[in-house]
Amino acid sequence: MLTTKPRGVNDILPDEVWKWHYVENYLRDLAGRFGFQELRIPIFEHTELFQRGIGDTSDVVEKEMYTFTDRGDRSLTLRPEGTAGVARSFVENKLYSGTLPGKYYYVGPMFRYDRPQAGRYRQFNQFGIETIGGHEPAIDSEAVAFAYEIFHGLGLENVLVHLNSVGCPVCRKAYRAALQDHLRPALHDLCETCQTRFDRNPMRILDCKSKHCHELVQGAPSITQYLCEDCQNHFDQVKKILEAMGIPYAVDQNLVRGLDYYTRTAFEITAGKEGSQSAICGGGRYDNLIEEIGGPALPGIGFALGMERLLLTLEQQGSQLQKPDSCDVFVAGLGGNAEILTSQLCHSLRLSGLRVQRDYQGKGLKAQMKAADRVAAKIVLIIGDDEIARQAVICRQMANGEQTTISVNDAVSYVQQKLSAIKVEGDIK
RNA sequence: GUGGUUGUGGCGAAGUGGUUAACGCACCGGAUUGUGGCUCCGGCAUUCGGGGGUUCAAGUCCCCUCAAUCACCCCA
Repeated sequence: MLTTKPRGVNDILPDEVWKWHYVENYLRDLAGRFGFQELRIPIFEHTELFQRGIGDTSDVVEKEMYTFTDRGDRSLTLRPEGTAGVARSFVENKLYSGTLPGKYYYVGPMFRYDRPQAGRYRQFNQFGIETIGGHEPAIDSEAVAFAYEIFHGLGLENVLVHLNSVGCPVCRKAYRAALQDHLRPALHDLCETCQTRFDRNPMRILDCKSKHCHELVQGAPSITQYLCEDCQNHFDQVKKILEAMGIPYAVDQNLVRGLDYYTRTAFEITAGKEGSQSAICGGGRYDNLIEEIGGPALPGIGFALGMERLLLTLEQQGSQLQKPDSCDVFVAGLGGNAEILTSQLCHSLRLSGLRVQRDYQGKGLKAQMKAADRVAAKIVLIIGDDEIARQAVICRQMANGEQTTISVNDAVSYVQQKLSAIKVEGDIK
């Protein structure tokens, strides 16, 4: 072949796409229940939005963006995440002039130039929510509860909520200094990346996966000890509400999120197996982002989950999603004489709202029956020379082999009747 | 970006330098001349991810390249 798909992208084939539909519908329904509305944002934005919004010390901005220049010499970037775009849209469309907080969700592809692995792709899909314009702890708790319910409601096991507060600029300044003091004696023992993090963003060292750094970080002061009074009260209230709602969580003082805009509440959700791709959802509060990109000083909070990782986890945990039926009626025409009637009948049945399939290659009846069986058709209509002569069709009910000959004119209404009878039987069972 | 493993029909998978590249599933056809799921029979890769090299001879050895996967990293 001429060429293959670029590295790190995927085709989602018909055999699998129904799972995506299932999960997407589930998420949209849940979003509606929690009071979120869809906001569709562009797939690319001006590069500076991500540089300023996400923060140019983050790895995502530093080395993972798909940035290109368009024909008008503008620097554009394929969105690596959704929050910056939603924030931009919120400000640009002056959504702050409506009822606050605004509650939005989005679903769609994101792009990061990473080295691909299972559950990590260069084009991947996220579902995410943002609540903008409210600082109340109940908003944080609601976001965490929503995220938890997504996985809990799908029947996943070992769903863990890791919760932390990363403080506000006020308390973070004090904490940052204390952390640097603690780590300074061991500075040259840290891994290379962490040495550069020491000045730029020492809190990221807490999150380092290198064993050695992990050990050095043990006994380091924790942000929780340095939270200012406001942040502490906020965090306490968030936890209190979560407990009241029955949402299980574990405070993880080493949890630091990789995007620079996070403040106060930060959380991640893992499910099932340990490993590098165990985090299926992450989010937190970003009280300065809206102002940072030139909007009013409004706080926000949100999370995003990786659709591929969610599907992968469902698979690993053996969840049986119900594959929807794809065919109500199969029309089997025999021989060239049946062609016209077959086409007419298929069309009428389809206009009446039924899902109809047929053969186009003049296969024998046996082969067509096999095909009907494969697509799980509930009814097969058979049209041969005998039937054409009598302007009739045979209606066969696949489940029990029952057959009736009916006139062509009655075919559509007869089939509909039969199908609803089959459906009622199924419902009773 | 670093390191490891892998790459044979649509899928899974044998093949330890020497003739026509096993087998299973799927698919197509027949037994059953107009009736699915079971059974039996038959068909289905001029070629082993791609390119180059060594050799009388390469799916098998060497080099390069692409891709998948795992760990690191990062994050969803």
